[in-house]
Order: sequence, then C-alpha cells, then structure tokens
Amino acid sequence: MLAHATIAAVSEVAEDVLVREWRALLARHAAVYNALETELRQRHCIGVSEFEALERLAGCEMGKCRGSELTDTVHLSQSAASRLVARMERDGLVERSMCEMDRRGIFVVLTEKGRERYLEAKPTHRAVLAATMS
Amino acid sequence: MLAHATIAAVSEVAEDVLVREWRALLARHAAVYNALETELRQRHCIGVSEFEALERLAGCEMGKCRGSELTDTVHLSQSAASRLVARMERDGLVERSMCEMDRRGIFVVLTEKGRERYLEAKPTHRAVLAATMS
DNA sequence: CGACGCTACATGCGTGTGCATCAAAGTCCA
DNA sequence: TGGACTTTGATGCACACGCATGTAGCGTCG
Repeated sequence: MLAHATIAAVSEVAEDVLVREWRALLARHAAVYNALETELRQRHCIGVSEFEALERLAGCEMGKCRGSELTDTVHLSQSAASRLVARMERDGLVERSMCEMDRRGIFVVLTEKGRERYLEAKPTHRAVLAATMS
Repeated sequence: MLAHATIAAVSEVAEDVLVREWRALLARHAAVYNALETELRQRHCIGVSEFEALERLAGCEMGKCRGSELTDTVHLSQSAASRLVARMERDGLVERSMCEMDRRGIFVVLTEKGRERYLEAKPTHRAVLAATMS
C-alpha cells in the first residue's frame, strides 16, 4: 500500500513537472513570437513565417527550394504554406517556377527584392531574439 | 583588428546559439501543441485554449474568475479571449455573471458540465504531454 | 501497357485571430 | 464635485489557419 501510494505520488510529481514545463514553453513561445511578429511586421512588412521562409531560401543553393521543403520549414499545414508562398509571390519576394524533374512540384525562388528584405529583417530578428530569449 | 574580429566571431556564435534555441522552441511548441489540439479536439471537443481556461477555472475558488485573469492565462489577445469565453458559454462549459465589485467586469463561472469536461480531458492532456515532451 | 496508389500543390469553406474601436464603469486629482 | 484618463469587455473587420478535397504527375506491379 505504501509502495502504491509512493508510486502514485511520484507519478503526480512527474506529471506536475511536465505541466510546468509545458506552461513555461507556452509562455516563452508566446512572448518571443509576439515580439517577433510585431517588430517584423512593423519594420519590414513580414510575419514570422515569411521570415522563416526567406531565411530558408537564403540558405539554399541558388535561393531556390521545393515547395514541400518550405512546408517542412515553416510550422504550418501544407495549405497554409501554399498560401504563404502565394502572398510572398504577390509581394514580389519570391517566384514560383516549374520543377522539370518532378512536374507535380514547384520551385520557390528568392527574388532580389526577397533577398534584400531578408537582409534588412535579419538584424531585427536577431535583436528581438537577444532581447526576449533571456 | 584581431580583437575586433574575435569579438565579431563571438557575437556571431552567440547569435547562432540563440537562433538554434529559437528554432528548437518553435519545433517543440508545434509538435506538442498540434498533438494536444488534435487529441483534445477529437476526444473531448475542445482545443488547447479551452483546456487552459478550464484548468484555470477548476483551480479557482468557487470555479470562478475574472475575465481579465482568463485573458492572462490563455496566450491570446483580449478579443480572442472574449470570444473563447463566448464559445465556451455557448457550449455550456461556463457562464458569465456580473461582477458586483467592479461593474465593468465579469466573472466567468465553471458549470458542472465544464468541470466534468475538464476532468475527462485532463488524462488525455497529461498523456499527450508525457508522449510528446520527450 | 494500364490500373492502382502515393505525393505535390492549389483551393473552397468554416472558423479563429489580432487590431482598432466603442461603451460603460472605475480612478484620480484639481 | 467634475472632467480627464484608465481599465474592462464586446464587436466589426480583414486576414490567416486547418481540414477536406480536387487535380496532376510519379512510381510500381501485374
């Protein structure tokens, strides 16, 4: 009986630790994400997901990568990622080009404007991280 | 010159660490959040924010707390929190009652159905945390 | 070859979100 | 007391999201 009670107590403690960790993660995420979103939107007219996409593309050979790779990078559903690319194309930050090897897919290509926007936004991004990831 | 280069290098490294940490935080958040959202929605017809609100209310004296406290708990804007309460009221999980001490405000009160829903959902919530917060 | 299944991407739809704003009530100070 | 400022909560609006689905192209196996 004592053993059972002890095990139950240990489980409850472990559960409590997990819950606390999760709440801390939520709070931290919200703080950094909101600050990033605000600053990036205000200063550079892009959101967190746009920045992530730009950064991924800027790190790619030729500034191009497959749509599905972009979907994996931004933490969004496939449909949301598709619309993200559409918005960025509308704003002239990327272009969609056919992928010859796999005609189902597309290449998302960073434009010159997109690269400039990324380089402008990067210091803001880093500064917000430094300020909020204390 | 060497000192400057060294300082720059150190800064870049520190920046890189921050970026890696932020990406890890984003990935972790997305994984846990999506799993929680899916399971809670599927099994108990509530989302992550609804669960947070229920848990906060369940921990309150009399199962009631001020609207603004709830807004602070769920990581949402004030308007989103207001609509969250409206949805939960529509679903019979909470009720809004006038706050006599401060007639601008409201009390959000957990109903019996709301408390039951919370107790049903809690094991799911803990199980998902245990499974995904590895 | 041809049928089947799988993957990549786009899109209609309902819903949730933040921003801006509003009304009502509390607070503070001249 | 009275007027200015703050705080609380609700709501119109535009927009982004996920789910479900549709279309097209790839791959495989009989």
